[in-house]
Amino acid sequence: MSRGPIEPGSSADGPRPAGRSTLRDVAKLAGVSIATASKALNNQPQVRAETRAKVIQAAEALSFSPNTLAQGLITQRSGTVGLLTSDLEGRFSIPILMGAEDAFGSDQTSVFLCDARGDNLRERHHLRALLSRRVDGLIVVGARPDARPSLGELPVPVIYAYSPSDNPADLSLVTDNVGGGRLAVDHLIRHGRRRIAHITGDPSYGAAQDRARGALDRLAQEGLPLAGDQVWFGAWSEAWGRGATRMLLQRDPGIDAIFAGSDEIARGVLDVLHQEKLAVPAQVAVIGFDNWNILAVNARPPLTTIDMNLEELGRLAAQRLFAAIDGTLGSGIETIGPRLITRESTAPLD
Amino acid sequence: MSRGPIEPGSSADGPRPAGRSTLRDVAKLAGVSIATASKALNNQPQVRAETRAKVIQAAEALSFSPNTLAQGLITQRSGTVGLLTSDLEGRFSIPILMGAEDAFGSDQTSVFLCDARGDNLRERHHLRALLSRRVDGLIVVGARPDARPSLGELPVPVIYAYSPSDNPADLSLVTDNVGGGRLAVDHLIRHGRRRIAHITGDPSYGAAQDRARGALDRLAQEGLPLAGDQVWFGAWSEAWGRGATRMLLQRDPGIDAIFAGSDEIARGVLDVLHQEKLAVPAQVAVIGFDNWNILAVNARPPLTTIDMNLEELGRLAAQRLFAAIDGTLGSGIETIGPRLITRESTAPLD
DNA sequence: CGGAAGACCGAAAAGGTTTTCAGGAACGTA
DNA sequence: TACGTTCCTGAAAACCTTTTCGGTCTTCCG
Repeated sequence: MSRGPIEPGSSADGPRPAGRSTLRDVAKLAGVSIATASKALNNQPQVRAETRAKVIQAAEALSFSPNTLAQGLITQRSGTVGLLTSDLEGRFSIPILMGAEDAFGSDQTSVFLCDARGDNLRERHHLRALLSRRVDGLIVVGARPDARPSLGELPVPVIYAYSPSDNPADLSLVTDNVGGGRLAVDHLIRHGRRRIAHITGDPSYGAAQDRARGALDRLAQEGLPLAGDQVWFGAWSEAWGRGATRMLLQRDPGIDAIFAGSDEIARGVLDVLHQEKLAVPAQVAVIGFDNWNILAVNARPPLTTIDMNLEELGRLAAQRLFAAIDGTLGSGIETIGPRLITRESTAPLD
Repeated sequence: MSRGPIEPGSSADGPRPAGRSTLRDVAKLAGVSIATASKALNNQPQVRAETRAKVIQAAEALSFSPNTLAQGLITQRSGTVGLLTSDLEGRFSIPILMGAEDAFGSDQTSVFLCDARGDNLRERHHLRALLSRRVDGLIVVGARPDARPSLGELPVPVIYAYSPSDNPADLSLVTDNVGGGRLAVDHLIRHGRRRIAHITGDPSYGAAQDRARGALDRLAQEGLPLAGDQVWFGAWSEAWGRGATRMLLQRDPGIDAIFAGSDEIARGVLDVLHQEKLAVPAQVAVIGFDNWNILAVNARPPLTTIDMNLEELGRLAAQRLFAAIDGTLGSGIETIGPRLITRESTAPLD
């Protein structure tokens, strides 16, 4: 590893590792001024084609790459954004992050990733650091889909993704859980199911409430009752999926479909249905929520599920942020529509 | 959102959003020179306590935060590192990332996250961008635990994590898969199991080979044969876990333990064992690999498994990088020991 | 041939900070 | 009083790039 100071003048030591020559070196090698070198490399018009070629050649010979820090200092734009998440290990931040990374072409914008781990203090800390780094904008991804405290007035635009800000003056992008619930039940109804039950997670989650609401909406629209007499709220775990399914079957053995509030729960549901020798999807259809691949694809049978389009959400957040950086930022809550992923756990009844 | 140019001079407009006042403003308000202000805020000794207090107070009044870009320009150190991963959605990058984030206190160092998605071109691209941003170092996380091409000579230190570099002159940090295999079998043996089989994933993965080797080692040491007559290589999926278990039970119905090469496979194994009414762990113990929480904890029964200590690996990578930034970098391959996570799927035989 | 227009190029300022070095004030000593 | 110390403070250079603006050179027209 050749590190340490390298004399910029000594150009006779062969191809050196990229990244440490300056514009001055390039200019000197090309026999022009620094100003001209800059203009040549940035496709400014006031430079002769021949001169430009000389400069470009010199830049390549030195494998010059401009110092983004210095550029940022002048242009007052760092070309970076901060992504402040609260649960990195959670499966929600990651797709959003990927979408965002995707939307900022890597040429223009790089992403600082910061995980606050749900600690408020750590969040303030990260925020300070990011502002100090002069990020051009911020995307805040919460840990759960309920409102979170606003960061308040900042010198850069902020977009809240997944968890909306509690301040309606901020711009938040969230998934449409009501729509997702509706979509799930709609799918079951279209495939001939009539006795549909709903098992879901922690009732303190807005998402659980919303999905249930969407499901009930769609049932009501069709004039169908909810099978099992109630929404089975509990926990976001396979164990609860198993437990609830057992209780549900006791209460109402004749169900022909179960809408699970998450893929985890759906796995538990499937487990008990197998045990009870109820064929899926022939006798009972099962639909999950989240499209968490590892769970949904590996299920037996593979799980039909609702995908919240988190990547799309990330992409959109990036776009909105980009637009806001040199325009003005909107406000309010924008929702992203969910998407049905059809696999084998639901199928038309004969 | 109040954005756009804010006059730095106009200080009478109340508490303004943090982040846009400069050292000059602070100096002016405190009635000292820029140089003195800088020294006061950086705890340089050559400034009177009284003056320092004045400066600090002024800085707080303006909610001054130093421009890191400018600092980096001078100190030749940006306080950033790049984390170049190849599979963000993969479960391996994330814990490593968290460990790294953890080790760099957020005060000092921020992390640029870049996902190349297995595309070589995109990787070069990201690399250019990161060098242009003058990152102080680089951590490269591969997609699978086999050797990957070195990035070559770069002007900053590089650490390869998870996937070692193919150039022994680079420093690579990897998990000890042989040790993991040995640890798994050791655990089973200690708990009285004698007829131990091994079902694992894609044989083209070095990790699969290594884990198998570790397992066989430990068996040989004990003078035990491998139950099932062979290592069952296949795919890293539940489906293969199920299929292999069925074949295995046909070949050798008397096994009392199965070591699965991943938690995914282990889930498949458990599934079939239930179906065949073989009690876990009473009749057959099952141990997985990866400690992928969502799979291991939710399993029935919860899965004993091997944790590769990826967070620790990330932390260590960060430490090594940090040390390398102003020292010189080591080389070769360093391994991180795995850790046994005991849950209910293994238990002593009576 | 004189002059104007146009095409290129370079000097210099700016961006915000750190650091060096020289100067000034206060103080003690001869 | 004159001088040497010790402490503080401030001017200025440096980091690397972009951009403005003035200057030089060529070319073309009258």
